[in-house]
Amino acid sequence: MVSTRALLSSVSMVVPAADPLSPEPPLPGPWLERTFAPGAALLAQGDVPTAVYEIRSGWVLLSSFLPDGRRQVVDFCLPGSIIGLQHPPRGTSEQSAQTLTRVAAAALPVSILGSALLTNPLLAIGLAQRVAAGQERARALLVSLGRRTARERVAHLLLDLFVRVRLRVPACAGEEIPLPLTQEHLADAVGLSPKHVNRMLRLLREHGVVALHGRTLRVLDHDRLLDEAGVAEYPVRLARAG
Amino acid sequence: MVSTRALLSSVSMVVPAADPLSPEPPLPGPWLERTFAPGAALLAQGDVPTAVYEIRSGWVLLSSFLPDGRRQVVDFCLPGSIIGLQHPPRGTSEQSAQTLTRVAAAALPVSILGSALLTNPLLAIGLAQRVAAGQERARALLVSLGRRTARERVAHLLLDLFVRVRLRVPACAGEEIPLPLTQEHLADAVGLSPKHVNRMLRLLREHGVVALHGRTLRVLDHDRLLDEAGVAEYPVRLARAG
DNA sequence: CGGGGGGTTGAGCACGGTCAAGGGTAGTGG
DNA sequence: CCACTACCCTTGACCGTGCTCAACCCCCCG
Repeated sequence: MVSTRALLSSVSMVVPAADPLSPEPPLPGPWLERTFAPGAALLAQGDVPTAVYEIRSGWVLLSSFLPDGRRQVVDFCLPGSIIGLQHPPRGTSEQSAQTLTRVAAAALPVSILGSALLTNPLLAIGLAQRVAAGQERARALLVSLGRRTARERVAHLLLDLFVRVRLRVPACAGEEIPLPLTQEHLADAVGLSPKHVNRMLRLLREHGVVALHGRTLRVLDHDRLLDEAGVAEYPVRLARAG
Repeated sequence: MVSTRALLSSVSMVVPAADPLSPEPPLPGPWLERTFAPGAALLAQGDVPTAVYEIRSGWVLLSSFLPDGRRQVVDFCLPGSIIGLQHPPRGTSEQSAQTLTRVAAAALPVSILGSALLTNPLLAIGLAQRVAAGQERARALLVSLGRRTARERVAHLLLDLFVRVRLRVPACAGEEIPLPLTQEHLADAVGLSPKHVNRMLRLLREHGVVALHGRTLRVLDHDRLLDEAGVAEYPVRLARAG
């Protein structure tokens, strides 16, 4: 079994980090500190965001709803994540953001965002980097939903969350992390039914890979987890012509 | 049947555009013009990008490969899209980029990217916006892969591509657009097998929705297409507590 | 004329969804 | 302190969407 530290570096492809093993520094700019209770809505699908948030602590769930109520979780926002930066700039949001825990966030009203960006190049650069990180997470999840089996999907998501929490949440060490999610949240993230997620969790537990009890995730065997998640040395198959 | 112009505005949620009905202006900065033949590789998975590209004309396919060869297309890059902006900044790419047509692109070597960003705030802001647009596309695709049926997925992708080409490629008008893709490309984008994509295309054709012949896509009935894609007025179901 | 890449179609199967029922636990109020 | 309740987790049996395998066709290009 590899060590947690070795795991963190070996799977950097899963969670690209600007500065591995340390939280990202806050972005410069005239931010306002705010806090939210668990279950609070930072943003609703269809609304025009009034502020951009940088998460400082806690978990935020980003999800999209179809007209008939089907939900897809598109991101788990941890400290360092940016919420509310739209395209087009003053357009409506395609996602809802709700807190899963108590959350501390820095807010930048969109009314002053433009001038802040122009006067503070480091803010613009930092935002571009953070959004690029979010795009990377979305694309990694796309690979799972499109081309991995159910079992690989939940293994990969748990590995991803484990690594991200260990990187982003300072107080976390050891093989256990808190995971403030229900199985329904997980199901809506990996595109499965809650029942089937439950089955896959049981398999992973019975095979001694990971155990998810209460609201804590315990990694039992890092090697097995990497294997189950389908993370390996680089796929050297290059892009084919055509 | 709604008009194409009405379609373009009614589905702005599918393809967020900074300035609907007109191509995005080139970003400022010391860009170098380059061209690529069809099938060229701009970037290979696992490599460290040497330049950031802004696509000026043509199609570029962005895809990720699993170790066993499974492929997932994560973006179709059209004029205005940014390629090669990584997170972390000097890290390896998780995707391969290959051209599908002859492509004109503007290149900015990463060696001068940092100074260009610092001296040109509009470049940094523009990059952040373009990356945000790419993130939005990735998240929209996530919703399809996670929560739509096979038929909805291909209808939604065809609608999305139709609208994006009409917005981004100036020479395109009418109900037909060129689509330089094989059914295998479509399959790798929507997470289905090529055979099943073929079946769904047949259904959509038989129902008079869209027809894909040769390398051109023809929209037969815009209303039906919106309906099949599961695009509707806003899902007013708000985020639930917890 | 031959070859190859892509498109088309059908038959059978399996992965994952649906339906149904039960159990554990934490919070709440009597 | 002890129901009561609501939420979440768990498990099993059955079913359907979408995958696999196999064959054939068509068109373009050599």
